[in-house]
This record gives sequence, C-alpha cells and structure tokens, in this order.
Amino acid sequence: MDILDGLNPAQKEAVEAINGPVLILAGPGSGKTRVITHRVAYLIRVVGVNPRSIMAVTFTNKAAREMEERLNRLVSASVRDLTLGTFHAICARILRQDGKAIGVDKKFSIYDDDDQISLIKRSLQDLALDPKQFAPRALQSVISSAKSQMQEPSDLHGKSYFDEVTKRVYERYQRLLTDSAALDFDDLLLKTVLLFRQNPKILERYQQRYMHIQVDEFQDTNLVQYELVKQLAGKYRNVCVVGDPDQSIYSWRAADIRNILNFEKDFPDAKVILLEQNYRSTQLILDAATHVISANKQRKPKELWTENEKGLPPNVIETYSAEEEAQWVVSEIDKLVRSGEAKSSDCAVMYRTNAQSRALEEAFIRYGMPYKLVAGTRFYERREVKDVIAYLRLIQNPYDTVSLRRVINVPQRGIGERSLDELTRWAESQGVNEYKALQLLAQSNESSEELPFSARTVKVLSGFAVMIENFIEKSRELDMVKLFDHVVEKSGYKQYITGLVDGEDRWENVMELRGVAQDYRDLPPEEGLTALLEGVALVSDVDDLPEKVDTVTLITLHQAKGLEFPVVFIIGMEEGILPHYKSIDDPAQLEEERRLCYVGITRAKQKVYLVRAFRRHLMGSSTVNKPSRFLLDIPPELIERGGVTAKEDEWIAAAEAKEKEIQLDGELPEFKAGDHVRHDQFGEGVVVNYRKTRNDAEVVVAFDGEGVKRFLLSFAKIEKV
DNA sequence: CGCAAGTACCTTTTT
DNA sequence: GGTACTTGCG
Repeated sequence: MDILDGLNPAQKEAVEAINGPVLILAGPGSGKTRVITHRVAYLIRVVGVNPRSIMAVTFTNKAAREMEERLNRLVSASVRDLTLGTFHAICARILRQDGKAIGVDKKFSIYDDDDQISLIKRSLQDLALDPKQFAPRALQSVISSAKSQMQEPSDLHGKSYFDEVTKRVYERYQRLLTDSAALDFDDLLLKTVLLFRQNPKILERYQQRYMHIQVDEFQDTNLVQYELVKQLAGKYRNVCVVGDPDQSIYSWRAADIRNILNFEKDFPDAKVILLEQNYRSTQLILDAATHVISANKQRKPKELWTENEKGLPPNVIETYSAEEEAQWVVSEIDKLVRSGEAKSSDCAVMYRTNAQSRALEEAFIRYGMPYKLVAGTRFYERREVKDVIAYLRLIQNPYDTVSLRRVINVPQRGIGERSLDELTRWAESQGVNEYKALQLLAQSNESSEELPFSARTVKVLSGFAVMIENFIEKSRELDMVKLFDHVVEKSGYKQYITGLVDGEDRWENVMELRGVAQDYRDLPPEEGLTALLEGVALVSDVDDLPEKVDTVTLITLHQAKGLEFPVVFIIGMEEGILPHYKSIDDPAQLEEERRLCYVGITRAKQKVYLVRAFRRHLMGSSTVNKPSRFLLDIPPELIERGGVTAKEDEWIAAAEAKEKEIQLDGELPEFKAGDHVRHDQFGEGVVVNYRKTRNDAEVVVAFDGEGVKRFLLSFAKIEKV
C-alpha cells in the first residue's frame, strides 16, 4: 500500500491505529503532519471511510490548506467533503447551521480583539466605572480566560473589588454582545459546547457524522476545545490527538497542557504512540535544542534522536546594539546567498516580540534585500480595512453595534459623540437597539413627535439608516465584488479615503480587500458575504504568508510553530527578551519561554544562529541585557562563537553575573533628584530622575555641557559628590 | 461638531 | 518612538 510507504514503524502504527482513541506524542520534526495526513488518506483510500465522516482540526488555516493540498495528491477525489480547519472555523460553521437552538442568530458577527475592547469600554461606561482604574485590556484577558474555562459571570467568586468589577463587566459585556448578535472568539467555542450540551439530538447528529476525528497541536488546546473533542468523539471514540508538551507555548491563551494528561485519564484505553525520530535537523542542532529543553523541571523526559548528519554547530553571535544585530543578520544572509550556501527563502529570522522586527526591517531596506514580514501592522487591523469590513458586517447584521458605531460617522456625516449618546439613550427608552431606533427615526419623518434630536440630526441619522437598508437590499442581488464597489462608492468612503494625506496607500489597502472579496464572487450573494466575513475574521497572519517568493522570512517565535527552514536566526537572545521580562518571576512562565526557545531552535534543518545584543532601546530608553540563560544551557563545546564584540572570558563572567544577580538586588546606591554626582566619562552633573527597576535602578543625570544621560546603576559608575 | 495639538500609556506571544 | 485618547479652539 503506497500510503504506508516510506513511514517508519512508529509512524505506520500511528496511521493504522484508526479504531479507538489514540494519543500521539510527537517531537519536533518527527513527521506528525505527515502522519495525520496519511491517516486521513488511509481512512479514505484503504478503509473506505466516507470523507464526510472525517474531521481534522488544525491550529491555523494555513495548516489546513497545506493538509488539503497534500491530501489532494494522495487521494485526489472528494477531499472537499472533509471537515478541515481550525476549531474556531469549524465551530462558526456549526453555529451558523444549528446555533438557533440556543438563540444564536444565523447572521452573527464575529468580534475580534479590537471589537471586544470597544465593547468592554462601553460596558465600563454603562457601569460608570473608570477605564483608567480598570484597564479594558486586563478585563478582556480575564473575561477571555474565564470563558476558556467555561465560566459564566456567576461562576466568578473572587472576593476583591476587582473581581467584583470583573464579574459585573463580564455580565454587561455579554449582554452587549447578545444585543449586537455577535460572538467573540471564545464564544465560538463555548456556544458550540453549550449547544451540544443542551441539545443532545443535535450533538448526536454530529457524533454520528464525524466517526473519525483528528486534532493537531493538541498541547495548545484549551479546556473548551477539549470538551468539544470529548463531546464529538463521545459516540464512536475514534479520536486521534497529536501533540508535544515541549512545544506548548500558548498557555497565556488558556491552552492547558493538562489536556494531554487528562486524555489518558478520559480515554484509559487510548493507544499511546511516541514519535521520537527527528527527520528535520542535524545532530548538533538537535543536541543544542535538547540541552535547552532538558532544563525544564515540569517535563516528561523524551529521547529524540536522528540519523541525520552531524552538521554545523550552532553559532552564538554577540553584537553591540539591536541595530548592529540586525545589520549582522542581513550581511550574514547576504554572505550565505552569495556563496550559494542558501537561498533567501531558506532563511528565517525569529524573535520574541513583534517590536523587534523594526530594526530588522530597517536593516533589510537599507541593504536593499527583500523580505517578507509575517504580520507587521496586520492587514486586517488597518483602519481603512476595518472600516470597510464594518460596513459589510452591518449589511449582514445591522444589530452589530460595534460596526455601527465605527462607521456611522466615517466619512463625517455630522454625527458626533453627543448625537450618538443621545441615540443610545433614546433607543434604550424605546426598548429597541440602535439600528431599530435609526429605522424608527427614518420612518417618523413627520418629526412632529417629541424627539431629543435636532431636525438636522434626525435627517442625517435617518439618511444613514436608509443607506444601510439600501445596501442590504443590494446584497441580495449583487455578487460580492459588485456589492463591495457599491458600498465603498455610495457610502462616500472612497471619496473620503482618497482625500486623506496618505489616501493612495490606504486606497490600495481597500483594493487589496476587494481582491479578497473576488474569491467569493461566485457564491450566491448572501452566502458570499457570510463566507467573506467569516474568512476575514478567522484568518491568522501566517495564513497570508506568500509561499513562492524567494525572500527571507521575518517571524515571531510563536508564529514559527509548525514551520521549518534550512537556516534559522533567533535574535534577542537576552534576559528580558527571551525569556521575556514579564515571565521571569514565574517558574511556570519561564518554562514556557524555554519551550519557545526550543521551538525556535528546532525549526532549523541545517544551521542555527543565536544572536544577542548588549544594548537595546526599549520604549525610548536604553537597556543593557545579559545573555539569555538559555544560551548558558548549551554546553560551550557545542557552540561556535563569533560576532563583533565577542570576548573569551565574557561567557564565564556572564554566568557569574547571573549568580550574583540576586545578591546585587537591594545593595544599589540610592539617589534622588537634585543630588550632585560624578561620572568617569561625563564629569559632574545633577540627578534629574531616579527610578528603581526589577533588579536595578535607573538614574537620569544632566551633565554640564554633555546634556542629559540615562544610566543603569549596575553598569554605570556614578558616585555622589 | 471637527480638527489640531498635546499627553498618558505602553509592548508578549494570537484564533 | 508610536498610538489612542484628551483638551482647547474655531
């Protein structure tokens, strides 16, 4: 059977174990994607399972598309009948289909982060709470994590005032969502679980249909997703989950590594298969990665091995500043390309935070070397793109208040904050939502009634309502592209956006969105709109990564999960960056940082560069960073060192400094504004500001004739005069 | 109500 | 070094 050809025994076992629960623990590069794909192919071609009965859940849409392509080659026919996608996409489909059983409107909008924040702000407003005291972002993350653990507002039993506030905001927020006929990302999952819970018959239909379920990246699923898996697999129990605890990097998004442990508990008869042979990386890269991950305490030991050649040792490169770091990376890539050792597209530069990409971009541009950036300012987060999407969302779901408020005055129609507030209040007094209120206004053109608006305001508000009504009518007959053009034109948005200073760029973005709309042109009008909106709501940044172009890839470590490159540069190998300073105090989070580093190293097939900078500008001020502890976990003999500022002894010094770090704390001299001080290089000056940081303190000093300088006390020699 | 200029706050990672 | 929000004036 050619489907099993070229698989090793463990992989074969994983492909053939199609009856009953299966847990596949797969190390990086062990061919797990291959296993899942071949399993599905095996089910269809060898076992003769109807593709309609198979569900395969992936982490990104891109992974889904890739699997589809591979399957097309393996089984060619009827791949279209598979259910293949992310949890969110699959749930959205289920809810469109059957959501009405729990009161979910068929035309619900999907709210992203931004939309959530604006609803939370409105909740705070409604509850007369100060957004400065209760940061919307923080509330959003608390609410989201509650939802990810299937907690309703009433399940929150915190005792502090903040907990109480959270509970009330959560309640109000959920109310606003419902009124807007909208679901946030968490709701997509949660509502589906609730749908199944409350409607056993519907659940049974899906159970009956999906006789074979596979879940990729299982280590990054949350409680709700796991619950969903259990529900769907409840009848046939043919469920295969694939994951690697060492690559769990989304706990901050409520992913729960315990799902893997619980799987064996919930399915005691589960067959456990280990995939430990790595086909991706060279021996030395794998060794380095193993040393890094082995330092984690909370971990089941796992033996990865490879038959690949020994290869080249990882390079540790030390540079002076972030700029120099970027420049070094670019020139090294240039060298590799010129010597023919690698193509541009073989190379990826990975980093912990998106902010780090800027210095890189500048270096690439200066060098004239092309690159592709995964998610800079994300396309779908651009203002003009969101605006047009908001118009489209309103057509599908006019109760969508976030979209309504977004565009009701864009372009300016003379509807300011006051009129809007007035509208909200009036709508509430009439017991209707804002859109219905607008329609009422439009119908009451007698204007004899007592309305709290000026005649002019009534006119513009009605005008808006009539326009949207008109769009809705058009949406029933026009294809996506025609509708798109109609809306952009008749709303006055085109004229508005092209009239702005950077109008051309922005208009180009609008046209790019139009290009996306083209993909939905052939669908029946209303379906096309739904599909487009769902598509844009659920895309991730990696999804848009252009595959074919021969350029370097710039990508965060998180986004790099599941990808591989011959040559990998990980930059910012410093304490405070990787591991990120926000994780340093918490052992559990620190382990996740380590896994992130592990994920990065194991992306590489042939060559890894670990790059760090001494000095880095963060938020305006300059910091000096020690080398990442993860570098110290790799035995020196496995590493080749280089770079602009490398010194032999520094390595040891850094390790010693790490030891001393704790003792250093609290023994720093203290200064206050106004103190006269002396610095070896700059002479005498006056302290302008003094601020304690985590393990250090920052002093700002104004020197005579030298200007104002900023120092870290642990590095700068500053003494009182 | 709109716009320009100033200010606080920030930055982890994303479906 | 940027943005999202506030302030003040026309």
